[in-house]
Order: sequence, then structure tokens, then C-alpha cells
Amino acid sequence: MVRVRYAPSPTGTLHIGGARTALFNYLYARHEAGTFVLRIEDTDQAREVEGSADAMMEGLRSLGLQWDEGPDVGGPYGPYRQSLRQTRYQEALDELRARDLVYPCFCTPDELQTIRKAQQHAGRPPRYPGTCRHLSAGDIKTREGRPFVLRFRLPEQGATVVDDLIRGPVRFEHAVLDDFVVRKSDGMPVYNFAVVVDDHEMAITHVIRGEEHLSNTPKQILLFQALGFDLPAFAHVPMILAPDRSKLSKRHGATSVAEYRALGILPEALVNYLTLLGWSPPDQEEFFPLTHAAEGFTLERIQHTAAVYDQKKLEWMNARYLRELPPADVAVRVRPFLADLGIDPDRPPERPVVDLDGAVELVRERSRTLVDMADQMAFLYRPVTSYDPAGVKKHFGPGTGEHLATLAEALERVADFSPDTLNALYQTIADDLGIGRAVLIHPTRLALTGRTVGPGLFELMAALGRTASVARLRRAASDAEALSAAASAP
RNA sequence: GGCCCCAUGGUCUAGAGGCCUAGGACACCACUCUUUCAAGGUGGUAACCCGGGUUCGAAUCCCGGUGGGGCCA
Repeated sequence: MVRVRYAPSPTGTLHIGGARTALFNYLYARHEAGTFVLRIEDTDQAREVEGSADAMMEGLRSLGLQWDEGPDVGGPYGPYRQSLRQTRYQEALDELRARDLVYPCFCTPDELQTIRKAQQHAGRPPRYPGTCRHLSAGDIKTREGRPFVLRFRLPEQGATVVDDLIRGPVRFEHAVLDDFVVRKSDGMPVYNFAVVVDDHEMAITHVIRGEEHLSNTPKQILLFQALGFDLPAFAHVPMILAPDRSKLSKRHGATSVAEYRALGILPEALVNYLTLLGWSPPDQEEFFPLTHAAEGFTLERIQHTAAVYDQKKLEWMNARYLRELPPADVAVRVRPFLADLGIDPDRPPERPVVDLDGAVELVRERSRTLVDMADQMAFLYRPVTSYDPAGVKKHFGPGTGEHLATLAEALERVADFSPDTLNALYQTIADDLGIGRAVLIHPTRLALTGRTVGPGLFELMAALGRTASVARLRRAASDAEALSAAASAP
């Protein structure tokens, strides 16, 4: 039975790197019909951010990465927060101490710092010199009362090999490791120690995590062995880098799941995109739901190289979801973005004839994000207050007022306000006036939406409805000449 | 600095010795469709980091270099 875990520290928001690690764990669990565990690593109280754990859980859930066991849903291997596991760490530490596998070290940070500097000057790797490694019981007694850390007694000879499922065997000579600290002077276990106990207690079979943990793995393996625990399998997935190939940070724009949501990226799109970052499906299709990814998900297909994330491709992916999800589905998600614009589609200043689903269908083809979509459909719900200046310059001129007035009148009378009829009507009027349709169409769009780009004019008019269309045309008819004159004035 | 990982177009990647004249996707460019902008369709520019081996044959295996990343402080 496969058991995997995602174990974030609650020190901030859910980052896309973390989300991708969680995603790979989730996919592997689903593929193997195993269990996906969420564990909160809140040992480092100093760095903990209030509310972060909840925000992370919320973020994971929004992506559809529901865990089978975790701090909120419980499970047979709890507790699922490190802070609640302190006594177990203590026991494990006591056991190691009883077996002399760890020893107290009374060296002060200052002393170590000095030694480290000297080593660096000599061009040697900074290593703990083993000052306290061979302290006798008597030595220890005389130091009683002084603060100390617990260090792991590293086997001097040999090497530890990490059998990474993605990279193959990775060898670390003990000569380059040192007697690392397992318990700090304040009595708290160090990360590498806690994680070993946790993974064992939760019966984790596969540790799938970021590549940055690979270097810590030999220490953890040594601890697994010292404690007599079975070793889980390890798989280190490549990192996600910013476009400049540096570590992703705030200065690179949106990096957290919450920020992407605020940008109007659908969770489906983000997850689908993230799946493709470092993993490739066995077939060449790149657009697929989570369930499909889980079917084909194997660790062998994970890339060894760090991936640079690409906002453009994410947006392309998002646009596809916007286009292919059921309109009603998209409609509920665009509401908050309309609200940001001050629009409540249920109680708008102006009410179009289409419902919100219809509005979605009208603009989805040319929307890349929900922000974009809300912006494009806004004209349906509020009067036009300004016209695009470039559009005025180009499409409003002498005669426009008259044209628009003529159109308004015709629209008032046309029997059927459907795209086809409107299309035919425009053709007829253009023919009567002896001008091209475009001469009518562009000013109309500007009059109705204030913009020069947007959905097909006749679809747009039908969606807006007769009343609003005529009113906006009339208003523009009276404004067009003045606007045009103003635009061409020096 | 030491150790570890990695290396296919600008980006994500396919490729597990001959199927490669290196495939797909995003982006970009052109054309097309068209009332605009998109979407769609068609076509195009663009990559195996370098140097040595191994082999009849290497993007694929080995070694070295270079470059990028990570960990330890």
C-alpha cells in the first residue's frame, strides 16, 4: 500500500512549487490507489505565520488536491502536526542517546563560528571538528548545566547511497558529512530528525519532494537506520524556476496559488499547467483533467531538469478552460471579478437581454483570464461613459451622427432582434446609403461598447437587446460630431 | 568554498544506440477566415552546451570541461 505525503511548513502562502510537489504526490497516490497524507511541519514556531496552515489547506483544496489523511480530516496515523508530536521525538532521541548514537555537544555558537572561519581560510570544507565527540561521562558531568545540543555520531567510514526513484543512486561519502545536530539547545528536534520520525510514524512508503531536499537525504537515511526504521523510497522532483532561472520569488510576479486566483486563472488550468511542468504525459495531449493525469502518472516520466515557468503558456491553458468549461460553470467564477468592477449581474444599472451564461458565451472566445472576461462583458451591464479615443478618431467623423441616427431608427422598428436579421438589416442600410457595411459597423460598435474590439457586432447587439442598443446609438449620434471634432482638433 | 543534481529551439517537453532530414505544445512571424479583436485553419523561423572517447553507427553510453541549480553554512 503506497502512502505519500505533502509536508509544508506554515510559513507563508501556498507557492506554485509547493503546489506542484503536492500535485505530484497526489497524482502518484491516485495512480497507485494509495493514500495521500497532509502533514503540517510547524516545528519552527519562530518562522510560523499565523493562518498560513489554513491558507495552504484552502489552496490545495481549491486545486482539487484533497488529501486522505491530515490535520483537519484526521486518520489513523495522527497527529498530523509536528507540534503535537513532541513527546515522540523525545522518546526517539532518548533511545538514540541510550545507545550512544547521539552525544551532547557543549561547543558554543561562537566557538564553532571561529573554527568554521579558520577552516574556510584554510580552504577546507566547514565541518564540525568533533570536539565533544569523545567526551567521557565524567567530562559530561563537569559540564552539567551548560547548554548543549545533541549531535549524531556519524559513522566515519563509508558512504550513504540515496536510491532516488527519479535519478538513480546518489552517493554521499561520510567523509564530507559531519556530526550534524539532531536536537537544538532549546530541546527542539531539528528538521531532519523530526521528518524521519514523522515519516516512519505515518508509515510513509514514498517520499516525493523537491530537489532541494536531496542533500539532506543521507542524514535522514542515517537516522532511519539508527532508529531501526524501514527506509521509504525517495523521489526528488526538479524545482520550478523563474524566467531568469533564479529561484522563484515575489519579485517575479505571481508565485502563489492565491495570486493566480486573483489574476483570474482557473484552478483547473493552473493544475493542468503545473502537471506539465516537469512531467509529460505518455500521449502527446497536453490538455486534460486531473483524473486523466493520474491514470498515466509514473515517476519515470518526471523530468530531471528544473523547469522555468511560463506565464504565457499558463494563460493559453486558462483560455482553453475558459472556452471549454460549461458556461454556467464559468459564470459563477466570473462573478467576483465583475464585483471588483462594481457590477452585480443580478442588479445591474443596465440589464442586457442575455443572462450571465449568455454573456460568458459571448466573450469567452477572446478571454484569457477571468479578469479579462469580466472586463469584456462589463459593457453589457453599465452604460458607456467614454469612447476609445483611437476609435473616435478612426470611426467617428462627418456623417457618423446621421448614420447612427438612421440605424437607431431602423433598429427600433426591426421585427426580430436576432444576429441574422441585424446582419441583413445593416447590409440593406449600407446598400441604400451606397457605403460599405464597415462604415456602419465600426461606429456602431464604438457607440454600443465604447471600444473598437470585441465580440461579433450582431451577436453583441442581440445580447445587449433592443432598448439599450437604441439608446446608446442615439446618445452616440448626438455626441459623434463633437467628439470627432475634438479628436481632430490640434 | 566543499558536496550533490542537471544540461534537446526563447519556454515546457518527446526521445531510453540505427525508426531523427530531431517530434509535439506555448510564444513569435506569415497567410487564411473575417465587421474589429480573438478563436480556428495552413505554413514558417528556431534546439541536441563544448571536447574527447566507446561503437559499423550516438541527442541517446563513458570521461573531462563549461554552464545552470540545490544543500551546508
